Amino acid sequence: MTTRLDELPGRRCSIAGALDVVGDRWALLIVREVSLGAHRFSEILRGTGAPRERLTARLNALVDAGVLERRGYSSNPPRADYHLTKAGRDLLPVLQALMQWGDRHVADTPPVELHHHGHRIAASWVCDVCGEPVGRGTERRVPDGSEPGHGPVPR
Amino acid sequence: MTTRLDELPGRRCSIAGALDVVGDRWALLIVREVSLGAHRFSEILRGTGAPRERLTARLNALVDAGVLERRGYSSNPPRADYHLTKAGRDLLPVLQALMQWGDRHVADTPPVELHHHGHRIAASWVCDVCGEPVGRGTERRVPDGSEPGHGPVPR
DNA sequence: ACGACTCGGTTCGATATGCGAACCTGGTGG
DNA sequence: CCACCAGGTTCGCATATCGAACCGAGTCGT
Repeated sequence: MTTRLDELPGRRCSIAGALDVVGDRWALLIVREVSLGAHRFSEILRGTGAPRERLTARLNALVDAGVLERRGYSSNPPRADYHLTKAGRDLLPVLQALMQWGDRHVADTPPVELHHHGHRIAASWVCDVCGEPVGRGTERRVPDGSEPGHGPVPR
Repeated sequence: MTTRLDELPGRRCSIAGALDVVGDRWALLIVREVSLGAHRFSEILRGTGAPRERLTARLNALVDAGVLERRGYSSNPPRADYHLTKAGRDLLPVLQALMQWGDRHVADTPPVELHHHGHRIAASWVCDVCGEPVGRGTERRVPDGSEPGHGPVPR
């Protein structure tokens, strides 16, 4: 990990925990690249534009965190490539969410369009229980009694 | 913005664009705090644990980026508070995705449970067109002809 | 009307992090 | 034998980030 967020003050939660692992500047770009099929160091290097030393550090950190798996595909010349683990694949919704937000709110082009069954994916976040879309303000925070000044989720 | 990601090499896309705005260490924690009802500087300060100077910088950047809106609620003593804009609210799915990932893959407790209609939200990412869950490997990247070594989405 | 306190910052010097460029190791192809 | 590639590591510099201290405007208690 680049930083000891867990030793910092501030509200701890799974969001902070997740950001501890992938909140760094390159981590999610690396995951993007790997998910797009760039498995070798040099491919990821090109795709992200990260400096080499940063990249090795982040790759190692992501392997340690269980997001990537390092597979040797040649023992000598010692060569390895990187693949998403289950945890890494579980990050794809995060990427998707970011991509959707970027599409909507920053002027930039998506790297690729994700399709399945012949149509472009237009995804939304839906509650498994009732099928209702999430993030539209129908949520309520269940009071946990701590931290003054926090009410229910606004808007 | 803290960094000029757009002047960097590497594949440009909406993910990179989004990370440009909220890829910083504090940005999403700030959005989390504001979405939980912390609107004043000192509340956000406590909730995130960010250093004061970082916090002012990030708040200004997020206001500039259109994620937060700064509202003066008292002209003298000049006091302001921060609220999510539409763009800011559109970030909630990103937070939700991160939270779900953190819940599953890092040992930490969620800050609050999000409920609606009396049950805990268990959300998944679903394609609007066909209703099929996204992120399970059924996606295909539509070839864009660039960047060697990139095939379809693996797994 | 005086001192203590709050809010929202800014300033400061020390440290951590990130950076590009050069170098290294181990192997291949000509 | 030489050039070249992949995958790093090392180096020195430049910037970002840090905590702590300070500040100015306003308010509250006495």
